[in-house]
Amino acid sequence: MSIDLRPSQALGLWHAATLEHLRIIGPDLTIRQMAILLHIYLAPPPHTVRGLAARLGVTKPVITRALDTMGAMSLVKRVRDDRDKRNVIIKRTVEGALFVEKLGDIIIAEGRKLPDRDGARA
Amino acid sequence: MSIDLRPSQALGLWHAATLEHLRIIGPDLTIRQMAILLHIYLAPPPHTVRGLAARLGVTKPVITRALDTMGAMSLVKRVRDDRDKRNVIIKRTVEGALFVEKLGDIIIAEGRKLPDRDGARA
DNA sequence: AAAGCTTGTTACGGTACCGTTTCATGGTGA
DNA sequence: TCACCATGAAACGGTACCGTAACAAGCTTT
Repeated sequence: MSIDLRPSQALGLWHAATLEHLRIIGPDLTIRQMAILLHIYLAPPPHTVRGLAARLGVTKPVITRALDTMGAMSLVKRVRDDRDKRNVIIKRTVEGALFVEKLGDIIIAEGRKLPDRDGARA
Repeated sequence: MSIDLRPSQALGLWHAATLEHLRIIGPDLTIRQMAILLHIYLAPPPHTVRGLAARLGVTKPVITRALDTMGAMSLVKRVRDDRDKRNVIIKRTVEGALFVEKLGDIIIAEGRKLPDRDGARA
């Protein structure tokens, strides 16, 4: 199930997908925000501020601010945990799911487009 | 030569590689800077400010600032074009080549590690 | 050589991120 | 009940990005 990439393929894929990401989505998300968003949508819930901070190796305010920003974009939403009201559960949204799906489409499309030539020579 | 990814693979790879990128490299590069850096190292030279701006669909000051930042990190360097002294040719550096190579290693490693289970349910 | 175009840089005001610290709120254990 | 701990948010000063506009320096054209 794992995929085996050659260096030129790996970097070519990253390069192309990053360009497409910028073209379609814009520069509005930082790498950290991307990581947080992907984690919320790909790792099994529930997600909390503390849990995300620990998993990503950042401080809690980083998560709080990222949730502020991405919440304003409707990519995620916050819900208080009723069982422990100190907790905030981060929920997925329809917009966020579409966003992540679009990102996946970009990667898949760029993977298919990978050229035959070896474009990576550093 | 192209690679065919399923959605869960594409997003899983992106997710894992983004996390590793943050863990190893840190949050010091924006998505735009990543795109610029990869373009410099993967697309055939010569690279100019204007050319990069056109290719990436951004304004020239964005490129100038990115070159300032990445130059301070020794990831790229600027050289005046002797034939047309208005031009600046962006050159690769040893540090930058190592950086890009490390990024490739991360992607390859995460591709190999992709799990059997379908981790993507949005 | 003087006007005009091209190239890359700098300046400006605004916005958003960063890490650290402080805080309000809610649960927990003696 | 009353310290005490845990959680997430807000405040603070600093830094770096953003887009637009203005700019200096170098070709080019007549």
